[in-house]
Amino acid sequence: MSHPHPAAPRRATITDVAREAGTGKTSVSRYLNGELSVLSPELRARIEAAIGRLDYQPNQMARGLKRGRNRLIGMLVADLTNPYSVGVLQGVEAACQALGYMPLICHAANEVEMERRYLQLLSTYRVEGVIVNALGVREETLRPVGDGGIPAVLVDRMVEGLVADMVGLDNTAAVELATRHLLERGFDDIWFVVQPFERVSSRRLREAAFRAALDGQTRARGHTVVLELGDAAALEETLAELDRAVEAVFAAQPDFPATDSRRVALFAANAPVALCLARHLNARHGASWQEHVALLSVDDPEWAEFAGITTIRQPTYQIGYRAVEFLHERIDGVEGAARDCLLPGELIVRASTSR
Amino acid sequence: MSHPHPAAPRRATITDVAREAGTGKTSVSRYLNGELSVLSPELRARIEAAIGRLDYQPNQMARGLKRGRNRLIGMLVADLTNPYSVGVLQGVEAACQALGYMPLICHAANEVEMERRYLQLLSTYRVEGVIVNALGVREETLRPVGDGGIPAVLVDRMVEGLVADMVGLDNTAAVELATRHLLERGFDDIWFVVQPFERVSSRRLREAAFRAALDGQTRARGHTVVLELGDAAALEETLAELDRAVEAVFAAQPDFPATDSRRVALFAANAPVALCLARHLNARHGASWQEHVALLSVDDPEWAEFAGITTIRQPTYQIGYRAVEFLHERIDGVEGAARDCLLPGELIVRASTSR
DNA sequence: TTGTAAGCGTTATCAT
DNA sequence: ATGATAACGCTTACAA
Repeated sequence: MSHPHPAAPRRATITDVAREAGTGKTSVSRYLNGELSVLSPELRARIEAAIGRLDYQPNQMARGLKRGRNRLIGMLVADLTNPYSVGVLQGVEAACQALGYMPLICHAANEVEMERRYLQLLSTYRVEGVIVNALGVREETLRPVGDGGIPAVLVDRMVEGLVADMVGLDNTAAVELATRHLLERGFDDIWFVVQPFERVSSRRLREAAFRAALDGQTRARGHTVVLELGDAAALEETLAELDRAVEAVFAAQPDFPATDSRRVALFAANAPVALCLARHLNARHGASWQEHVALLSVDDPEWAEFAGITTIRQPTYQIGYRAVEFLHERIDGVEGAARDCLLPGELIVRASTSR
Repeated sequence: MSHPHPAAPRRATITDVAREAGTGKTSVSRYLNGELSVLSPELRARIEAAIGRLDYQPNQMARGLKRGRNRLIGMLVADLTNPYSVGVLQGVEAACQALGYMPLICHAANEVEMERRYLQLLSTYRVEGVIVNALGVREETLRPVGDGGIPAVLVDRMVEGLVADMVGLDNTAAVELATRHLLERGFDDIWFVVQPFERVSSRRLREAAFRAALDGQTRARGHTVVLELGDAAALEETLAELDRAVEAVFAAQPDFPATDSRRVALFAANAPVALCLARHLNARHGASWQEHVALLSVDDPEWAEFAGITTIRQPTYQIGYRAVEFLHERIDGVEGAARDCLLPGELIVRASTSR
């Protein structure tokens, strides 16, 4: 039986290569850093051969220590089960590749304590910058970051008291777009369903935009409902409230369940909320729940298409890509006021809001 | 306007702390490493104060360089959009936390070239081990890893020619369980739908188990269909083939669409396949597609519950956790033959396979 | 109990 | 064109 990991015969170092090539470390270092012009073709060939023979790979840690930079950036993700995060991540990865960074992905899994831990860890590993999809808003836990600390770029939401660039959806325009769509389609009872929003800027903006969009007209009525995904009891209660509202409208309609008599729409502020609502509606009304209520959501998770719900798709890839570009500039020493980059959402109309 | 990142005033080093505390670096180092017994309370207090005053954080890179280990492990994920991966990741993170490792998460996004790049990168950063959810099977791209290289643990699938521990689902038992369920429910035409499986061990095992499970009986007929998710034309063709098969059975049934007359079941080998099928069926038959065909899937993505499809849930968290434990042992120098850890799947029965 | 000095694997400085 | 040599920030003999 072979041993999967026999006593590893210590990796070759630059010194080994120098000896093997019969030269000094300096020349090898020059070779590694592409300063080919100052190397005789002959020596260059010897070094190349030695590297091949020893299977030498330069130690990035040592490089980083000496150079004072390691091309590492941190990416702190609040919740990887949210497809939004994965989308952003892909943009981040692409940009890192293009700009020569290595992203260290950290997943806080919705735990503030994790967020703190990872931020601390990234700091001790001397990452050159961080992209933060923050959980909460407590400035304290983000202290090592931003103004005066590690360069940082925020994604999706701002953090109170933290001066930093930020990239995200143009929430106001997106929600306006979606609400107009619902009004055009003739829904006259619209429930905006959102997680507690006081402390999360993106949610706050979406809710405000929803109310603002309804202010300009009188035909439809708008309501905001707060959904506590983490609290089973509160959740139950809120869903029951929504059910009552939906059914009250039905009671007033003689021709139920004709498709074009629907008048109630639920507007989910993000994918987790949409999933929760879809689950509930499906459990309560069966597969044909869409005959009872319309559902629209910010975020366009993979299941939205097959569930046939209308969504506002966020440009997640671009958000991630842009965030890295911002960060790159800051790392390069660009100074100046914090910048915001708001990218537009795209309305994807599906069966759930058609009549 | 404030500058988000003013010229950072160089982070404090251990030397700075030593000077500030009026002592030598050694004592500070001892303090940092918890060798409190050899420090006079008085000195200890001075160091503590100095650290606080300078907001000192030890540089992990330098530590790692000197110590020869940096507590970093790599986690190479083939596809983060697959909820399976996110599940595994959460187990990995928990175990890392418990065992004192910092996971570097790398996302190959289904690109072999990315996989190669990241593996190379992890190697140059001198991670102490890697957990690999490999994409393909080409031994070449995994060369720096495993036998003789960096300690490695495989997740979900093996890699031909690579001797390493591996953790994953007990595919044979899981598929057997699911197939028996379908047989018990009286389906007599079962289509196992899977991505190209020759080169991916987990898919191969699932397909083989499916055929084996049908071998023991004669009532139901089993078919294996290969779905090429990446190739639109081939995909179309395959879906059409499935449609014909499903409808041929219907044609032979006079009492369509009475629910309990269904006799065809689709068995998706994983979540991406299941999503593709659900999308297609929904587009073709509308929201009530479940009256036409049954659907069962390995993997239990978040949308499975609300779509009401029966699944085999993989113990993703445990898989990730166990993988880190294995790796930890190897890093600690445990030798011996490569081990396999096969964890059981759980059958979650939902509406899609009820009668 | 405390401190000095060597060295981890690089790169930068300065000679040659 | 090439190569000693001194850092980078830390740990660890080895002294004192």
